[in-house]
Order: sequence, then structure tokens, then C-alpha cells
Amino acid sequence: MTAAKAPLRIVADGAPKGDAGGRGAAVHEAVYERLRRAIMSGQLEPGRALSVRSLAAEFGVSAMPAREAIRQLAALGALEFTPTRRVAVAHMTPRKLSELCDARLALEPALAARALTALGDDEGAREKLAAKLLSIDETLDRAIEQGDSAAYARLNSEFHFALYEAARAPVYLGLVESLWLQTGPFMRVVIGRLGTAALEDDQHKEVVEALRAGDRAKLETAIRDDIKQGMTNIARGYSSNE
Amino acid sequence: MTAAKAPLRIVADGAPKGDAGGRGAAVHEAVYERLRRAIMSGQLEPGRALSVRSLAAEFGVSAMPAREAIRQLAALGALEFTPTRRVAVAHMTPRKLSELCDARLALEPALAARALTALGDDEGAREKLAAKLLSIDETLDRAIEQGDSAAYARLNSEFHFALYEAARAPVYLGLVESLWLQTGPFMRVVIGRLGTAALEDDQHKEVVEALRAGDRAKLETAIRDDIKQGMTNIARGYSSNE
DNA sequence: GCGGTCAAAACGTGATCACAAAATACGGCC
DNA sequence: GGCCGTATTTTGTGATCACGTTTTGACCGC
Repeated sequence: MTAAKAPLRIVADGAPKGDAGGRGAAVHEAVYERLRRAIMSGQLEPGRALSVRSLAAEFGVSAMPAREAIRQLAALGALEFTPTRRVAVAHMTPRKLSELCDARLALEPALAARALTALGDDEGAREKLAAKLLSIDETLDRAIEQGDSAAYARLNSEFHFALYEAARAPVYLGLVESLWLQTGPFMRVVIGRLGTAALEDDQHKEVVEALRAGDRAKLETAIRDDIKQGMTNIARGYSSNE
Repeated sequence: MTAAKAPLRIVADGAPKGDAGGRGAAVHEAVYERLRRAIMSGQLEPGRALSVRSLAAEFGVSAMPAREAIRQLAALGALEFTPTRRVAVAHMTPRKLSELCDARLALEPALAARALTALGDDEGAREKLAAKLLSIDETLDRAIEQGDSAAYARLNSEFHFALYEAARAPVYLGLVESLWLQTGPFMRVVIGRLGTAALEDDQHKEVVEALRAGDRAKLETAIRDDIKQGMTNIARGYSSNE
């Protein structure tokens, strides 16, 4: 497995989640959240070698919380182990990419539809969420124009999960998050190859329109088309190098 | 959260997986596998309180491997944490059950279809797998007749995963396994309420027939009907007590 | 420049200890 | 029997150390 030799440098891009109780977040929860964001946003490319000790040093903690965070992310498919149990960001293959695409198509339109159901007949709630998504999408468009692939990755997941979280469906959300964790690192590599200009044709405005209209079929189609568009880009990025 | 006070007693029902390298399986891997099986087969009911120390004592290991196994199973949704970070088997609600059912319907027919594709035109391979499934199903039928709910739970998952593993689709397999881990504990409770006789109408023979014939549409339908049947039973089991 | 050898460094893992917080048990009181 | 206060037990977590294995780098010979 290719082991990147550049020193580990993970840039914070958001506050860790709050705590589960009065204690404040456990250190391992904070490490998990920061590492999760780094992976999902593609700061770490597929195959990138990591270790308990290097992550502990990077986050300024001892080995224990780093180990717990690694185990958790590995269970979600974001990290994987070599034959000798070294840790690395999960690698990508064409076959795995196809699986991820199919699984996303199987789950995300349904999750979006659940979000619509959860919002119910409350047009105000739909409008509020639509406004939020539009705001994120506008910032996203600026990131594309500026060629800022890091911001693009972060905002794209922020857009989708703002919608998906509205579904109040933790089982589905957990599955979808696992898929995004496995896709994120490679997505970033692809964006680096193709440039952000290749990302302009998303279906985000269609998503927002369908949400506003309360049109379930159109929302599912928009999500499905957005996934296909994104995966088409990824496939092009794949063949452009290997 | 209801904390069961009965001492923890987890019965082994299969050998832990082999190792990833020359070292043999790590202790935490063995603990994970045993705990995973206990959860999936319903030896531990939803809401059952666990702890790092009690699991460590039960498995005769130190706290570290128990913690790693817990973290991994929690990431898969099989275990959950209380507000003060105590550990318990994930509880069930009608809403969560509905989600699990929908997610299974979204993923498992497609995974079965992938298994068929992976076997290809090799009629011999299909026949071999079909024979294996039939053998498992026959043992399953005997467990039903004998009212052995523990054996039923184990054999039912063995049947399904023998088929799903043939798909060579680790992304899908991981997602489906997570769903089964979340369903297993409650399934067992329900079987205890309704009795194994309620389980006779599965679609396993239809699955085997469709597999033999290489009939993708029928295989998907059989898996879908089997899931619906199982979930109908679960819903009945739900309303029979709460 | 390449291959082999060896020593050092790095690694994952398990064990243990300590600490603070939470849960439980117990006794007294009403 | 329930409530309250207190003491005890249990808990999760983080730190550290040790061990065995793997990896890496330096060195030497060709």
C-alpha cells in the first residue's frame, strides 16, 4: 500500500460536536469528529497511511483516544487496515466506486423523500430549509468559481446533510454518512484532477425547487440525477489518470 | 434506560474469524466477533446494559480489547450510549423498525441480484450455492419445529449472508450487516413472544429456486417478500406487548 | 546502482493504573 | 413504603508502559 510520507497536517474546519452529557465531549469524540471531517472533505487522499501515534501527535492527545477514533472510522469504512494492521484511508477501486454509487442511489433519494415527509405540510418549514440550502449552494457556486476544492467538498456535504438530517431517520443517515466517508477522499482527488469547473452542473437548484414545491417525485429525481452527475465526474476523473 | 441485572453470559456460537496477517487474530477482533454474534443472534435483548469491565470479565480479557470491540459495534449501530456514556444494546422503536425495514428493502434485493451477477453463467456455482442454502434452510426448518429460537436466529442470518457474501460487494455487505445487527436483538424478543411457529412462512425456498434458475427478478422478489414477511412478524410481535 | 544485512525506529496492541463522575446501596426519618 | 442524604461501588476514559512485530534507513559489498 502506498504510504504518503508528507507529515500529517489536518486543518480544522468546524467545531467538534457537543457532549452527550454534562461532562463535555470526550477527547476521543473530538478526535473522531476532526478526523471524520478531514476524511469526508478529502484532506486525506485514499491510501494515505496513518497511525495511532501520528494522529495522537497531530491532535495533541494520547494514543487511547486516537485508537478509539480510528476503530470507529474503520467500522464505517472510512479507514482500513493493511495485512499487518497498519491504518490507512480506505482506497478506491472502480468496482468499489460502482458499489458506492449504487448504494447512494438506493438510499439518498429515499432519505430526501423522508425529509419531505418529516417536514409535513408545514410550508414555512420547507421554505426555511430551502432558503438554507440555497444559501449553502450560493457559497458553493462561489467556491467553484474560485477553484476552491476544499470549500467545495465541505459545502457539498453540508448541502446534502442539511437536507438529509431533516428526515429524522438515524438509521438511514448513518448508512449514508458511511457512504460519504468512503467517497470523500477520492472525490477530492478527482476534483483536483478535473478542476472545480467540472462541478457546475449539479442538481442543487432542482433539489431546492422540488423541496419548496413539496414535490416528492421531483425531489427524488433531482437527488438521483445529482448523484449520477457527481459519479459521472468521478468516473471521468478515474480514467484521466489510471 | 432499563438495565438488566442478570449477570452477563454470552454463549459462543462459532469460531472467531481468522487473522489479517501472520499474527493470529488480535484479542479485540475475537471479542468483537463474539459480541457481534451474540447481538445478531439476539442473545442480548434491546436496551440490555453492558460495560467495558463486564464484557472484559466475561471474555477473560483486559479492558482495552473490550473497549475497541464496543466502539466498533457502536459505530455500526448495534450498541448505543446513554447520556452518560454507559453502553447498552441498541433499543428499538416502531419508527426505527420502519426505517430498518425500508433500508433492508432498499439494499438486500440489490445485493442478492449482485450475487447472481457475480456467479455469472456458471450454473455449477449457482447450484453449489443453492445446495448450501437449501441445507441451511432444512436445518432452519427443524429449529422452527423444535421451537429453538436461538438456532433459528443463527441459521436465518447464515442463510442470508451465505447468499449476500457471494456478491463480492463489501460496501453493500457492510451496510446490510449493520442493519441486521440493529434488528437481531429485537427479532429475538419477538420470536420469544410469538413462538417459532410464526416463522414458517419464509420465502427461503423461493430464493433457492430463483437462484438455481438464474432468475434475477424472481430472486429480488423473493428476498423482498421474505423481508416483508419477517417484518410483518416483527410488527405483530411489537403490538403484542407494547 | 543494486541487493543484502543489521540495527534502530515505528508500529499496534494489551495491561494496568488513576481520576472524576455516575449509579447503587443503605440507613434513617416520616 | 417513599424520600433523602451519605457512603460505596461501578463506570468510562485517558495516560503510560511494555512487548512483539514490522518497517525503515544506513552501511557495505559487488
